[in-house]
Amino acid sequence: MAKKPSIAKGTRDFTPSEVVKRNYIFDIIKKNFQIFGFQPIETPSFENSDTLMGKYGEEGDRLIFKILNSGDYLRKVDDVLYNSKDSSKITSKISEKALRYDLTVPFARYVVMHQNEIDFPFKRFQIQPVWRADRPQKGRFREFFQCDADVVGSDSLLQEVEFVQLYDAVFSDLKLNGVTIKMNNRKILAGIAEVIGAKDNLIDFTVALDKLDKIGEEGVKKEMLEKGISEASIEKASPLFNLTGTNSEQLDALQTLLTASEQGAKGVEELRFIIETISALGLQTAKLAIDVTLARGLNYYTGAIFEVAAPEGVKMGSIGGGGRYDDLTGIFGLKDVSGVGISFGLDRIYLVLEELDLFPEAIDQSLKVLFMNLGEKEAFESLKLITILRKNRIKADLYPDSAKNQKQENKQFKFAKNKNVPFIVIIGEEEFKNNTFTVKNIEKGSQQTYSCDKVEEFVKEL
RNA sequence: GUGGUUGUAGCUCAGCUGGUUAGAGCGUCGGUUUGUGGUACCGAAAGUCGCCGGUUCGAACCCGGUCUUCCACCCCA
Repeated sequence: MAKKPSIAKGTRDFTPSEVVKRNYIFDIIKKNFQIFGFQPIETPSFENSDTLMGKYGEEGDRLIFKILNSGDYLRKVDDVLYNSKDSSKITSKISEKALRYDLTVPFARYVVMHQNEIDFPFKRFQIQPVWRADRPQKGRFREFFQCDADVVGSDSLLQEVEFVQLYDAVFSDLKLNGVTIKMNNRKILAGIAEVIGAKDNLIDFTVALDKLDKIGEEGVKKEMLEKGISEASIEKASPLFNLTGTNSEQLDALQTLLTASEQGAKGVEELRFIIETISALGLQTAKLAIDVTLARGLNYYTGAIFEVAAPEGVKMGSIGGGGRYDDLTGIFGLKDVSGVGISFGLDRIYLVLEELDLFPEAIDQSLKVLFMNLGEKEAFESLKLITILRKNRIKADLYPDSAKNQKQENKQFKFAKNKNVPFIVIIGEEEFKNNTFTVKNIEKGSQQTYSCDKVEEFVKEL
């Protein structure tokens, strides 16, 4: 035998049952994207490296899968560079393409390249795999799907409102009740940093703050100190650590804290508008909550920040996220196009639905009716009925091999059972003679015989 | 990228401080019951003990490397 095959770290095969369940999620997300007026686009799996590199920070660059140049790529590397062992410099010589890391940056590239054919504001959705050279963990893979919806070309905060509604609509359709849509605003974070005198440490400040629920107040303070934020600054920021109460109470507290910062005040105002509008419109099942500690790593966000947390009690990282980015297309030379978007983490949503047992019961039922095959002439009769059932859009099939004995007959029953087929149709000698067929309802264990002329009576039962 | 963890029949796992032919349950296959499965009985097949190397008279068990799994960092969907 050949060596046992294996698949690459962080990748998966999907079984028929898994694919069906994944498609169930995809379909609900896609349907809602369309209902909200988003249009689909697709972009290539790999991009030119310089489209991606430097867009996700230092950490991001490390996690981008690079594609080796074709041909004798080492010839372009001179001896000095080769001997320098400088990986990043050599990489840029031997690799000019990279696998897409997310869908947002390729979308920004798309917008810039197609700016003359796009009617703004442009609402697009995109459901495609992305790749990250991350170390896998539960719910973290090296290949996974993102389901993104973005709007570019509109500064209106109504877009943010709409995304909250979109999240609510999708998770409600998925019967995943109790998710929390957490919101924050980059301007608030910047305002806080400004007010406490840590303007130059904005990133460090937010990254540390983001860990509050994980490492606690003391841990956050310690990390901020290590990053060079002064004790006085941290002291000034301490009201943040205990920000509680309703959304509007938190907004009021923030407003007070940020009176001295024009930018911060703007952020509070924006967030207030979104919260109040949603509050007036109402949500189906999701909760909307302010979380000032929400920062998210992507440093291109400039306004609203979204993150969706799974219902309480489910141990899972965020199942969606997004935000507003004013300058994204600026990187590619198109100024003044504001964008805002959200993403659904399909693979994680799958794990959550599986854990909470929320997939529809009969979702992986590949067949509704299986016809036993008890002989050639009986099988031919079966095929006639199967044709009718299939025309009625009923998943029906015939067991292909005729049972020659009891054992083989049992095998057919077992086959049906393993496939979760709810109805078995038996046409044996008796039925063949009488021009009838017998239906066995597996769940109930009951049986009923129909005349072959009255298939519609059986169809009605399904 | 850092630290730890895991890897034994198709699946879930046993295998004590290294010692003769590596075990169980489930599943699979075969047999008994001669138009009905999921329950019962009998039997069988199936593993280079992740991979490579080392220590040893002898290694699934010890050591090193490597891959994989999961976890904590980092970061993130």
